[in-house]
Amino acid sequence: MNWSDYKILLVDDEKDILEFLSYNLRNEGFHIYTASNGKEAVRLSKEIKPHLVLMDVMMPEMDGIAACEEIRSTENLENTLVAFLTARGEDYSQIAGFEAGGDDYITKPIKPKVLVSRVKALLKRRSVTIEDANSGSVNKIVSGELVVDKERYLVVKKGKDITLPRKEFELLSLLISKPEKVFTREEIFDRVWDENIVVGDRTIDVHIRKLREKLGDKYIQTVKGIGYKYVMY
Amino acid sequence: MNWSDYKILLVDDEKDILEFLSYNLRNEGFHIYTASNGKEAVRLSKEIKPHLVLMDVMMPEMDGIAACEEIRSTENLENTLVAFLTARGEDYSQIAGFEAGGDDYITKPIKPKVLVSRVKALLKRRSVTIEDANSGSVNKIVSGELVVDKERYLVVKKGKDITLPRKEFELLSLLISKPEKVFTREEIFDRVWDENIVVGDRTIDVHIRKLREKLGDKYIQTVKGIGYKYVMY
DNA sequence: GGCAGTGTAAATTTAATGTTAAGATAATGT
DNA sequence: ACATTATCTTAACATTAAATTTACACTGCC
Repeated sequence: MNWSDYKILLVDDEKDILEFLSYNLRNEGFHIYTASNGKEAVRLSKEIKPHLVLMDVMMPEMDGIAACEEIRSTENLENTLVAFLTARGEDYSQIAGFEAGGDDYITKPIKPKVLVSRVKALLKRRSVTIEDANSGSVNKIVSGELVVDKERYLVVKKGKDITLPRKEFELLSLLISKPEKVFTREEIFDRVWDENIVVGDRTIDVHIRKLREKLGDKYIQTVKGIGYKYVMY
Repeated sequence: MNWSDYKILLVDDEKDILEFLSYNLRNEGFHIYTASNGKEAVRLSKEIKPHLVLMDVMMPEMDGIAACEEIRSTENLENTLVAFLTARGEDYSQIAGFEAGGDDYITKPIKPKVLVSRVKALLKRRSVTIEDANSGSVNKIVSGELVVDKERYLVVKKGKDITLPRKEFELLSLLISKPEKVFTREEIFDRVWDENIVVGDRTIDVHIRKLREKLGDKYIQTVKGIGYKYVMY
């Protein structure tokens, strides 16, 4: 996996912590940006559109919760992941952070190894979309080993091209658009098949099977009674 | 936490008990109001909008269960917490049978310390629901160490993902939606199982056991003769 | 001690999905 | 327009995970 596709914005008012976090995450290949207060964080987020904002809860000049709320309500940034850093034992702030829509909370102090694995786990929930310079529409979805190339209408797995027929391609595109999210059968029917078209129960299964055959089993997981989800590798 | 922000309405027909309860709770800083029957309790509730109504089950002039039902169906009071005081050994079945919807059941006699901690627990422990910006449906329920993530269809315990099969997931979702509230077996059947589907007595127990196995014992408590409740940690 | 209610492991049943191959349909080439 | 081919769907059956039941142990209470 190439973590250098990901941009992370670190926000903390203590310079030491910023450096500690930066150092450890840069070592993994991430693109790191930093800010020292909420206002700066919001401004920078709009500018660089990071995939993840890792932010202290308590900060001068607009605290983390307010900043998170502002980021969440900004167009183009709705899908930005926000994780809060909280001092251990600050139980309440954890909840407050979640209420603001935080995707995770991480307690300080934290060991570099743990930090890195938590961050990676979080980023596995987002695929990187690459938009066409002119049309602005999504061109490619990069998610771990897989790249869904909508322009060439094929999937690249570890550098190898795999062509897929339409239904399979669309099904994979849907699942990969939100890694880890469970798509119900109903949702899949709604979004991959035209309205009014009714197909049998086993149709989705067969397409899923073909995808697994071509890509490998591990990428698509079954959640029995609910649906399917894509997971990054 | 500043307990003086909370208003509690005590309802009992015995003056001694009212005084005993008032004294102990006032000492903690709560704002205490009293009523001596169900009718009065309903009237006062509408007026002062207490955070918690602590009420004897058996009373003249409309009993506690009827009063609770009326409070629950009053606009602006749906989220008022209602806890019942019951004599030890009193037949719980009426309470359970009527599905009065009490949030907790406290047996008399009760030691001041225990009373105070139960009341605090009730007021403090609420889970936070996070709704999806687009669909408006509930996305996550955050409750202390546990996060129920409906999108990914799994539970996160202190940063660790735990996957649950459907029935277990739904059962936990229900219990966690109102920490401390005792859900009767009947209520659980109604809300987790489809209508017309009848299952045996031990079915719920087995699911509860599996949940306890996966999450740890402490989160789900048995209230003998009534049902189960989730408590926050 | 004997109920009533609950806990628990293992066996059993049920429901959901996996799988294969054959048939239908749509797209493409000639 | 017809043949050809790839794709999609269906049907039948196998497999598996999950849900439920069974059978009995336990626990507190009068």
